[in-house]
Amino acid sequence: MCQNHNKEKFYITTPIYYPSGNPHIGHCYTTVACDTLARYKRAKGFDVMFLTGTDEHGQKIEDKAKEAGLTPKEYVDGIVANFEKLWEFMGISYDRFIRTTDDYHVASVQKIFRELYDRGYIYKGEYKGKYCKPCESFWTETQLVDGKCPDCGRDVTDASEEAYFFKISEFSDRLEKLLTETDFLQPQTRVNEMINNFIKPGLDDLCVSRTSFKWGVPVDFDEGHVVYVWVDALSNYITALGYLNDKYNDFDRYWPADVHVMAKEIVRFHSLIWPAILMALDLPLPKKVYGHGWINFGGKKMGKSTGNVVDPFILGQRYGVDAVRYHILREMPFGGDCDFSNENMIKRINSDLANDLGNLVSRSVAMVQKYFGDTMTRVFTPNAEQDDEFVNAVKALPALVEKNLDELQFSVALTEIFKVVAAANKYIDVTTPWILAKDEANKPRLSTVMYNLLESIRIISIVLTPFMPTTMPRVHAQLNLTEEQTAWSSIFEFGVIPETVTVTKEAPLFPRIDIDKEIAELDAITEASKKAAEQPAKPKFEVEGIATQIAIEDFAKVDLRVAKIVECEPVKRSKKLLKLTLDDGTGTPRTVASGISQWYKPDDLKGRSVLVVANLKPAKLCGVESNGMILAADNGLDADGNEDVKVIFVDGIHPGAKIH
RNA sequence: CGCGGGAUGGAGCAGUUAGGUAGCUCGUCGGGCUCAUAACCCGAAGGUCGUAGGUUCAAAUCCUGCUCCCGCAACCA
Repeated sequence: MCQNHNKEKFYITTPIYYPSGNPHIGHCYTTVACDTLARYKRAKGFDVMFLTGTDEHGQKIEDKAKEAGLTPKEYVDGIVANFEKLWEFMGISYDRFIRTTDDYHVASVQKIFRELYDRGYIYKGEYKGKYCKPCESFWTETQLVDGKCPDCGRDVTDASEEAYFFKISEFSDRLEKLLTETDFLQPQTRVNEMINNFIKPGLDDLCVSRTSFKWGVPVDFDEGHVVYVWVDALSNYITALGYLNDKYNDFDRYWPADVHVMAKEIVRFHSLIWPAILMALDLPLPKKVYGHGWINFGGKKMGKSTGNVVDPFILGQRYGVDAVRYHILREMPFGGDCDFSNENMIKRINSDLANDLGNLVSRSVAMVQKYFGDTMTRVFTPNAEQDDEFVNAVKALPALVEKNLDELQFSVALTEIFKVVAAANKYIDVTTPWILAKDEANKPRLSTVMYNLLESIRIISIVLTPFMPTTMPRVHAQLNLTEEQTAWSSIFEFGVIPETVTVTKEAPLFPRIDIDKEIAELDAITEASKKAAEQPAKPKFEVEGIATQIAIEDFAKVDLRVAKIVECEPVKRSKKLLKLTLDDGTGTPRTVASGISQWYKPDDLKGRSVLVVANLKPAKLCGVESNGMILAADNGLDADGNEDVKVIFVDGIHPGAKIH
């Protein structure tokens, strides 16, 4: 049995990341935040279980692997190695790393799926949709492109396939109570979104199996079905503890999780689906789900196409991992998004870490050395007017840090710590040690001032250790502190450093950065990687395979007509739709919605003649009834790697003319 | 009228729950200091708190309309 069992436990998780691409600064935020909390809890004496991992199944991985000419497993192995490398580089102290392709996880998921089925919460139903035979793929009505298979562009047929559904609807009331009557989901602002968007409209039973792809956990009692992401991925939080498997044996020890941390886009799955699954399994619910915001770039969401992906490796190598950790935790407010820029990061590193903190340590140690030699003995000589306010601020700090860390308010905790750093710098100014040093009679007072400074640095560096685990030990080394003197439990006492203390001066903790030079170099790097990324995305056009043959009667069913665009306007609240009013020769204006606003402005289209499928069943799109469809050609990718679409213009032909 | 968040000195943000002199960091300008990584400390300038109304003795804060931005959902016939 584990010796830690008399300690209080703390179980914290990141999401398991989807390795369809390499990790970026966004993954770093979640993981560094969890790591900081895990280190803090360990320092406080908790028996911590910190879990991270990767979610490796699904259609997208299958596709990406195919593109790369690899098996899915080979493909994810490569990416997952990069995640593990990054976490090692960033100093992430996870206790376990789970991969959904791990045998024990797969076996557990099969048992969980069966258990849910046996309990009657999963039932076999019909998944109605459109089927593309050549691709052997099912699509929902909404996934179709121009009514055709989004993969190959060929016709689809009405079909239904068997699928398993999870009765999430049964838990609607309990979920609503969980969200509205407890602080299960944080920050609170996310609750409204969940209630209004998902609970109120009514929860639909969830399709939890697929037959349309193979790369997943097979349903062991029904060949051809694989478990879809919900049950597979979310279960990781319990399978990693040994739930229904023999790999680990501490489910009873650590479950329920104390907090699941994640970015806001997956809050929905963790605050609705996951609790429902646990309710169905009759297991305790996690204590807290915390959805943090995003790191944006220039107000825009991070994305590869915008060329603003920041490489955490590069930043860490240039400025130090701890500086990067500090910056992202300091910038991200509780609940909100933050904006990342190289300039802000460097400014922050310079002002907070180099000027304020690093320089504080540097000048304090230097003064002790200069005025006392390496070893100083304090002769206690207080001066209430100068000391009290400062010492009290230092004494108040530990409680403030704990309170904010317990609430996952990383940036507030750091703000409080750096207020004390500023107070220490000010204390030096108020006490003017260099003047005291001029008169031997003031040595006792000088020793007291220096002692107070060293003691404040001791406490500051201990509370900063979870945030900056590599750098803070360097501070401790300069003060020659013992393990006991750097223990978390020691921060509640002011006066732990012995009366006689030896200091050892070292290189600056955080070297100042030449901001203009660095910005220029980072821009060059970004530019270069952007170019490299664009290389394969040159104008590209691939000829798709010709669809299966049809008879002439089939074609005759399609009534193609020439129509002139008389009016054209964007559709409100839609990103892609234009509303076109057409003269189709009948005398009655025809309204058509078309998803081409990315390529055409209304003025480009007015007065032009186009081809329209005149006998297409009407459909409502974003509140607009669309009667027909404009013909356009898919012109491959443009120079920026974006899809290019050209409408087929037939100017000069009478509206209403039939095409055959 | 789908849901939610946001608009505060040059930049980034807090303050809005419980109305009452608008605050922080960076930047700018002036001063001080010299222990320190040309760092640190003090002071100053700079804001019609998105807009139009309303409630109130009093509104950044409460109510209503509007504009713009972001995300979720929907959508690419």
